Amino acid sequence: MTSSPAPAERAADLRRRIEDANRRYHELDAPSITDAEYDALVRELEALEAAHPELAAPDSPTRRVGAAPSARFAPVVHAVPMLSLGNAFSDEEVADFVRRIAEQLDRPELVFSAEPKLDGLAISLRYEDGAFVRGATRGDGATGEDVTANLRTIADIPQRLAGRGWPPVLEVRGEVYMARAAFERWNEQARLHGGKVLANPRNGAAGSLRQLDPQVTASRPLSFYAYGVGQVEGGSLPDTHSGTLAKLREWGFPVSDLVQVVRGTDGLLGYYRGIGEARDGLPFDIDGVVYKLDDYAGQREMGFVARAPRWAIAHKFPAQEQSTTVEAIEIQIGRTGAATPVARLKPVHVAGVVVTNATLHNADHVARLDVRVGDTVIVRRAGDVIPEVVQVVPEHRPDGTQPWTMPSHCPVCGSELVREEGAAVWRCSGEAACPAQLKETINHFASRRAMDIDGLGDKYVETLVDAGIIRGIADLYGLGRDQLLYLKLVLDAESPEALAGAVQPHLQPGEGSGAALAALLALDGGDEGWRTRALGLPIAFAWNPKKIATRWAENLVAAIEHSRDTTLARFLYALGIQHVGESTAKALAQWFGDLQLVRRLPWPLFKRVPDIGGEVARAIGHFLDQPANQEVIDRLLERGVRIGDAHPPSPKLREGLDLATLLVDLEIPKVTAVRAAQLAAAFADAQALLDAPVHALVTAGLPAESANALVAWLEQEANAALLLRSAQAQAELLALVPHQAGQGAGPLEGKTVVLTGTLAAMSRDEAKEKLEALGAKVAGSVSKKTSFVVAGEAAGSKLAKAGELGIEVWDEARLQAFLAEHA
DNA sequence: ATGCCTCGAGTTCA
DNA sequence: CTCGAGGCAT
Repeated sequence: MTSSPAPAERAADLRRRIEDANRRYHELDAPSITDAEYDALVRELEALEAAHPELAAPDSPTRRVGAAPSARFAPVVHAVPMLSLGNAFSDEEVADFVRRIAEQLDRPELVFSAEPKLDGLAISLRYEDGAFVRGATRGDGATGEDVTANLRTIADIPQRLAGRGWPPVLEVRGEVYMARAAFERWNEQARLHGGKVLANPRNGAAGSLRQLDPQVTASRPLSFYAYGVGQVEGGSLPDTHSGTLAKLREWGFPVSDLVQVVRGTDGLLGYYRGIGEARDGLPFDIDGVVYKLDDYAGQREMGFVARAPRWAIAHKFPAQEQSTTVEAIEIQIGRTGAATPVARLKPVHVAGVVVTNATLHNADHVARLDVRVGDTVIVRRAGDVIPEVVQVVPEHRPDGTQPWTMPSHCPVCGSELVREEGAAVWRCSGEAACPAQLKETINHFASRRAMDIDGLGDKYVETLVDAGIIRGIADLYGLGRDQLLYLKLVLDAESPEALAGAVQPHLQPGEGSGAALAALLALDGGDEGWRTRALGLPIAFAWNPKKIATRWAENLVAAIEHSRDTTLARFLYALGIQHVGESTAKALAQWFGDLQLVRRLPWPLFKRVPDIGGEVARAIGHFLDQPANQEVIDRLLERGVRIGDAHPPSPKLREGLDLATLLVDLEIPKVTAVRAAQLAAAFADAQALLDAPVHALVTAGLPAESANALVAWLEQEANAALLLRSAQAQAELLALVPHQAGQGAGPLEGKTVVLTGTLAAMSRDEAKEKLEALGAKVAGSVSKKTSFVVAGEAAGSKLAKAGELGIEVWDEARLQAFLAEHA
């Protein structure tokens, strides 16, 4: 039973939490809750106090702006208090704000100055006779801290006012912030050379200003924007806010270019949307925009409420960060068996979507963050889309939690989880026997870039595997329409158990899904019966289930049929061999040309392909050495998978089909390229080497150490067999490799191209194919090796990087022209 | 050995 | 998209 607590209790609770947050925020620079949550608490308290005036204590946090300053810096009493702003989160609230002012001032149209609200630290700068004499933080609004020495290190802040006409006493208010790029650069350096890694630009700015040693502040990349004035004496200012900003600019202060004068609610909201769209591209973080009534006369007339002016308001963006609690930490098993911890979160809105999951990457990451079940964590959706856990809020940790540890066994199949030496990931040792891995293997096999079986989604794979209909990828090609139909009907039922239960009595023990389908269709007789079987069936389903499901099943059968025709590269990729992605699969296909050849090659020969080294070669060999995998390939071929692009091996293979190269590729301890060459010169072939007595090796010129290592290596039967097998495979290859060099090079031979942004006329994949057809290599990231970058609409960081490195950039038109010319 | 440069693998949500 | 790690050039 939960009932809302009495208002008095709730108010006390809110006050306690707000005070606590204030203290952490201001004194420790370590926020315990996000700004959004803080705002929510304050608003709730305000509402409560408004509804129950008897609860409005004079010392309520709603009457004050922040916590008392810490003792480290001298206090500075602000001659004009630095107030905070009321917040608006919706268009509605902005309209209310405008209406209030319009009514009170009795004006038909209002003019506002609108500006971005930087996520930094508010400060006040005092100038006397044009000289910067003191700077202070906001503190609690009435009293701040003297951070003059630190502020003097910021280049944006003038030591003397420029221009003329400034008042003899002038306090300038503004925001100290850290630009994103500067923040990133700082952290990069800090990580590299040791130094304080900053949590985010805002904390970076705040922390930097509160250094006792100004040298430290000087080293931090801080910036400043002016947005207003405090005390002004002995002179005068323009009579509008925008006019004052223009003056401040003249006097040497940076003022944001984004400040605009706008009219009425529509003007404000238009400005808000414009800044919102530009937000990600801005060089600094902002958490909203601020609207100020532009003319001072109007401001004076509106006056203040307890903690904020009534002539200004902050219109906040939806929060990018939110806190929530970790309900569980579960393990997901990937295709390769990688065990990834995932935080199951209490659903929370972050930047427009509801987040319920966030990856924790691996055990080390969990340990670094010390995330525990029950913890309150701060979740962020960074520049991209993927939510991440930023940090734990330790003060909200419930009692009795334990540090999280990786389970010892796979939660899906119960096999042991193992970790390779030095690796970060734990893997399930169950391999194909693990249903999770099998499902992912099948998903991968069917994926668009692999065999491209359209219509076989995760859900269906899940059910097919769970039902035991599919035990391996080859089973996909044995699927019949009726099996799929049954599957679909069960899946679509609201209560599959009920449906299965209804079918069960009609089945003989051991009967398969075909019989199940027949039983199902026979229930209640024909299509009409479905309607009466409301039990477990959704309404849409009661309408014409059989027809819809049948069409789905037939489409899927057709898609499977369609996927039978494929290429070697796709097929190799689809097999899901560790370390063999698209690019490696393509290389294998290009160099060897034929599946039957590839599948019997011993691992050292894969190293002949550029970009394939020992690790990847061994992974391919390991896959092929397993009889079960060879059987899968056989079955796929038997069941009609056709590889359409078989061709002879690349002539480029010819170099290196000799004993010396083989000996190097075998990675025999102490046998370097030099030793391998000596051995190859001394022995006619691998068999001769194998038969050689130890002294013959020494005679060949090998130092004793190498000779002994080689003998020891050859004594292992498996090694000797591998040597012979490899030599034999080399001989075979030699016979297959055509003599003359291949066809003429394409116009883009040897060029590396990077695609970025959205192309209008074709997809990125199409562009990639076309470029590759002309001999280009299409890479994913820009480096100095990149020949040129093709930039479509909304190109981002890759285009920027190209600019940095001075790399040629093509627009889409140029690409089109080039493709047309060389088609 | 060291430091790029790529590739592979994993992930979220509408 | 980002991170980790494999491959390769220096």
